[in-house]
Amino acid sequence: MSTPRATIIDIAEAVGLSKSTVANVLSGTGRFSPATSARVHAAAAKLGYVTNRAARSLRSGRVGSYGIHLPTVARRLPFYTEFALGAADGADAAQADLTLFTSEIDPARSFAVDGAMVVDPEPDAAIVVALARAGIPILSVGAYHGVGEADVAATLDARHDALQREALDLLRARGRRRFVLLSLRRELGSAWTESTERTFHAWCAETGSAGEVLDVSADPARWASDERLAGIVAGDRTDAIVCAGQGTAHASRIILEASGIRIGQDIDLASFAAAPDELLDPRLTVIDLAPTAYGRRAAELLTAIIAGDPDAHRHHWFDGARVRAGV
Amino acid sequence: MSTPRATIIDIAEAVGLSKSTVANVLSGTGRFSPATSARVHAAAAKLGYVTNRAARSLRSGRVGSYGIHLPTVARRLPFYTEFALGAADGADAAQADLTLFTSEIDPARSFAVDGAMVVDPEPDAAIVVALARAGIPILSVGAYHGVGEADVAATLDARHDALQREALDLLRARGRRRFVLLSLRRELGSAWTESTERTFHAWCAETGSAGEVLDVSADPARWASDERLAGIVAGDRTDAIVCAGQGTAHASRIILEASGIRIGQDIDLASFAAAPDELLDPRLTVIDLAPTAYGRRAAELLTAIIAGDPDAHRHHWFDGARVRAGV
DNA sequence: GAGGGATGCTGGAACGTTCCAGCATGATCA
DNA sequence: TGATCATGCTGGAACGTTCCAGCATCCCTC
Repeated sequence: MSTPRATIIDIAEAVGLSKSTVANVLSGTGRFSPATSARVHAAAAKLGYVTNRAARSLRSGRVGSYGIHLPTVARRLPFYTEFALGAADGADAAQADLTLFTSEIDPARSFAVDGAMVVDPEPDAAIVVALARAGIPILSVGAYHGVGEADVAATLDARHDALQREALDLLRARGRRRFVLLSLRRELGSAWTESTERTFHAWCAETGSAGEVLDVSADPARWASDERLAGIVAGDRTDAIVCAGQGTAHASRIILEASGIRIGQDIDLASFAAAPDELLDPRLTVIDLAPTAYGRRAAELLTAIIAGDPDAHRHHWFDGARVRAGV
Repeated sequence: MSTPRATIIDIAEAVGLSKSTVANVLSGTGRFSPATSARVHAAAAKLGYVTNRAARSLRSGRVGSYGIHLPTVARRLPFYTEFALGAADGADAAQADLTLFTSEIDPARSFAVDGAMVVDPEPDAAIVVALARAGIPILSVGAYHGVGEADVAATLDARHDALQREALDLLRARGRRRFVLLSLRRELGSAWTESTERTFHAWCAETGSAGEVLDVSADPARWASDERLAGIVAGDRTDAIVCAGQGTAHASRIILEASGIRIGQDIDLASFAAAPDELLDPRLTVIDLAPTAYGRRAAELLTAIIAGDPDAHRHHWFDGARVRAGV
């Protein structure tokens, strides 16, 4: 059915050279004359030669592919999409593909990657255990805690604590005193979720603000029927709603406006991980996590880790995130 | 730096068997006793054995990974994200990973996949040429025209013509007669874009409706400053705006409402590739392309193609899409 | 108790590449 | 002129798996 692919041996026979020389030419290593190079490339083009990546990997130990794992429940949030596309660009710059790991992980699973990024991993994530077992270098985006923690080569994180405090300070400067944090704790049980709640409580205590946490869903379909928010607003328990989960601010805006509440006047709305839509609304106070640049940075860092750069094996900060005040 | 991984031979030595028997046990093929199986698995677990995918691929010819290519400009549309995640699930069901191909394609590039899906490919797409050259089975989602067309193993498509006519009929039944189609022709130069415009013109001619096409951008940031739409509305040239590009209806809604125009009353709004947000708005007439199921179906079809199923090598319809009337 | 089949296991070849030691040949230098 | 070195190329081993033909051994059957 499928025609057998041409190999370097076929090329070698065609031009009357040894496979070693052909290999040298095609990989650009070793020694060969310009004339030989031209003949080999011509023959390769004529025969439709394409490198067999499996053979290359087997011998060289390099695969040419990076893995990425996104949080199961929240994979659909624009943040992760943007992050993944940025990571794909970053991998591309290192001549590597990007492989998406599915949520189901067999612990004894094998991988065809040189390294992997795990984004906002839940504690004791199966993927981390499986990767560690397979000896794959791991970059954790956001802190990882649990089994295999020692096998994580490096961590990349945005300065969430500082960014969030900056955003909260802006709201306070606008006169807000009663804060409600909408968290995705149940659905996105990552270190980020925890630290966000911790920062929120600490900041509220320090500034003497009222702080309440509400656990909500990332799924907008559930939002439409979520009446707790309306209850809080109706009960006049808050003058600033802070949304941890991406897209939550957008959904909140719809609910609030439907109740005749004016954003930026009756109430302030903030997003700690702004979606594109949310960035476009100037009334919102937002943290733009710059997910595309973030993903690209992660891939670049992973490249350094794989290359064995000793400096790469530690904690890194991503400094591309920005806070913008609502008007 | 990295500890050498245990191989099948290490296990064989540990349990005093030949590598063939160990291989049989681990792959579940061939003949071996239950007792042997237990011993081998125990040793494998103890040594932390993980299959070397490169060696497996080299010998067996199977890679265990599917490739996916998304349209360069429109990658960020939720449709493609959902499609890719559905494809990842479908690949997972076939024990395969999903590899994201970047937009930049070197024509002589090699691939580490068993097959690939190209979604809404532009004519003469470099990726198709490269895949065909590498002998990779190709599934085109949406028609492909151009170089390498004959190398496309199969095509999967939704019944866009029927769906779009159904949606347009619904608008006509609501009394709409002057239609404007917002197209992404310049940015998404796929067969879908073309056929959508063709269907639109044909339907308008058949029903005696007025039909105008406007070429817009997929980027919501540009929408905010796009004044052509406002011009059309202000000029009273239309009573129904039909959006080809996903997300365009959402952006249109914002612009229209800002002008005080009531959706569903003053004007009807339709989306031919509804985004999640758009599905939630009951006033819109939408085609739900069910992208997740679509992507899953594509991966399943690719699995059949790779398995050599002769029935898979032809044109297929995806029947999961639905039209919903606005209220 | 001979024939035949199932069972459990084995050894080696093969997949296509990279890597390495090494071999002519010709140029360069003292 | 002999020693040294760079150049261009070569042959074989190695990577870890899968696949295949085949070899004892045991059990069943007539």
